Amino acid sequence: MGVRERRPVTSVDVAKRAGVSQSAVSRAFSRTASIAPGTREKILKAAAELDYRPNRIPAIMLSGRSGMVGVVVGGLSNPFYAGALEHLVCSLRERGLQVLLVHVDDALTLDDALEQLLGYRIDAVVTALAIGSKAVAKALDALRIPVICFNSRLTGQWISTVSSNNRAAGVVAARVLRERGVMQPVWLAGALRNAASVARGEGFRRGLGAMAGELVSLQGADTYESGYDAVSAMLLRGVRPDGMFCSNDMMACGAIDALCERAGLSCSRDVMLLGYDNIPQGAWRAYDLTTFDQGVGQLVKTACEVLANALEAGGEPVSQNIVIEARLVERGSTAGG
Amino acid sequence: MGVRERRPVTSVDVAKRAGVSQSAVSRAFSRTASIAPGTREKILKAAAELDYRPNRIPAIMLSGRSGMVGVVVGGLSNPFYAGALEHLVCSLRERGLQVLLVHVDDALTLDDALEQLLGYRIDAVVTALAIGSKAVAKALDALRIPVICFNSRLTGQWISTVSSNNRAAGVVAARVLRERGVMQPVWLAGALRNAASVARGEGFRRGLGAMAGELVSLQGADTYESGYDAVSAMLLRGVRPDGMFCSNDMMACGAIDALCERAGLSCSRDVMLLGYDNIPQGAWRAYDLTTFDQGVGQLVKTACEVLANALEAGGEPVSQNIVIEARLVERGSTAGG
DNA sequence: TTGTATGCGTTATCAT
DNA sequence: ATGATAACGCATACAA
Repeated sequence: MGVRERRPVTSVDVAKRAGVSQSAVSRAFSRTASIAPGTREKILKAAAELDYRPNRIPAIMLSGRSGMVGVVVGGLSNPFYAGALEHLVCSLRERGLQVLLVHVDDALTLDDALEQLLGYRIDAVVTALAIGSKAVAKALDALRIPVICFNSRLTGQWISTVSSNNRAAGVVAARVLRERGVMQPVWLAGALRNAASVARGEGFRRGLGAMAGELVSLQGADTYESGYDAVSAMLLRGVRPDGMFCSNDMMACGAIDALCERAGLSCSRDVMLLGYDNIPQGAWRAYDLTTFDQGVGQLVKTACEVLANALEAGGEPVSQNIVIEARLVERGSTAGG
Repeated sequence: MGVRERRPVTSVDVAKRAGVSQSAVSRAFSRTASIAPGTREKILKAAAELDYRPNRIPAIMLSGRSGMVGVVVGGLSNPFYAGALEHLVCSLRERGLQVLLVHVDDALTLDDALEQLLGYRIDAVVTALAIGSKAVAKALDALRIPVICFNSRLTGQWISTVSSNNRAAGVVAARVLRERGVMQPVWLAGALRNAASVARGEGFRRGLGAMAGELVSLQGADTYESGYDAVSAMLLRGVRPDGMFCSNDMMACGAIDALCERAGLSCSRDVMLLGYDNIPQGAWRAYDLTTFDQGVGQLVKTACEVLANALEAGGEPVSQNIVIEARLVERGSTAGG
């Protein structure tokens, strides 16, 4: 006698036990179909006894819609993205959508991953990739399903974006520093192809106005270490800032530690410093970081609404671009003194 | 004329274009089936022209296996779990498995989520839930598919676990503190139902030996804030520790900040302090935290091997329990002086 | 090697 | 309200 593979319970099994037709079972589990309460009761009882669970796979074949959304993430090591993912998963589930998660390092992995996801007939893609290129946009647009991007400049007829107003926040950061008498401002940029970082830097420079001539720009790469290293190098060059805007909180924490350890400079006694994202670690006492809150909750909620719109468009491409204002969260790193 | 829903390209479309049968197309995309190279060539060309992508859904119906693994996460706000998830997603994908992600707050959500995942005929479940109860174990075991848990004590004939040696690490932590002349040790526990935390505490107490009588135990909840609050309260009670072991790094960071801010105590000048998990933030200069590294890479790799075994068992329950030694990472918080 | 035919477990349509 | 039946797109056993 060979191994007996345990065959999952099907609607036919339930039908047999309840003494009804298979279609009756289907109707018993359907919201829309009409069925006599008694029959329904009987069927649910039989289903419970057999531990029957409706199989969604055939429904996918018939409808062509899987109820699954491909979610493509890059750096989960940034708590901002980890938090956003957590929110996203919950919000999508509330709308009856499942998350098929993919992690991507480079464009190569992306193509590969999308290929696989398409095999599962995902209904849409949501990406929180910080970095976007033309090639990525093209690959995503070619899927011919709705794509929602966070804080990205990707464009395409199937691509929608939900972003915080990065440029405006940059202007606000500059105003804060100017108002408090900063003389030597520094901008710590994120990765070169991070569109959000570029916009934040543009706003900052614009907001500085006449003072932009004094601006020192550092190149980071969105990580704590890159912030620490960039600031350390700057200090070695003899630059002594009294105000800084960092493209994200991770780099801001690195900057704070470098300022303190390498030059004994403290935020905010000596340097006014702002970050972006409002990650939990920024609120930790050791950093007490002033930052911009993108409102993850609202960002995700909006993305889900855009997604729902796109899914209801019935196969026609939808492209929306929504901008949300970031909120300044003032903490000790700009308290002055 | 109504909206024309764009029907995805099927193997029949490709067959028509290539002038072959539908089964030939299926074979052209199969690793195992035999097909003439020329025919294969012709079919792949037609497929490329039509932008055909094999649909995996029907194969799921036939085989009963979806190639999808349900991954259940709790606190992604803990960077340790975020990092583990990132590793897990990559490792599973290398084995051709997709990740269906679910976030769970409580047992209620869990039941609900598992219900939904089962509808997609997931092949297995991987959980990184810090907190497990009998009810959770029962719900998972009832799925009748392989379940892999990290750092958990859940048991069941379908449940396997991969854990670091929490108890042994606790003993090591105690030895470190004893060797360096600590007189007033403190244990900061994680959430009550966190099995890993309980084991770490047991090991610590045992490792303290005769000194266990002096031990002060604090109750935390796995978060930075809970660590900060617990230590603050302790300081108010007049306890002045010179050595601490915290059940995880998040709480350790909170503890360090509270020690400094509320009592001017510094790690390691005044207090020797150890955490657990080796999250990136522990290495940040402001904390410089001595901790235990669970080896996320190896933990995840092992979990995937266990998973692969279980999947190959062909419907028979598999239950393995694997323990991996954690590695002490010494940094400034135990440097002394 | 290749084509034909069958079945996977549902939902939707139709007739009763 | 209910039952019979046809799809959905692919993989496979079988026939050629």
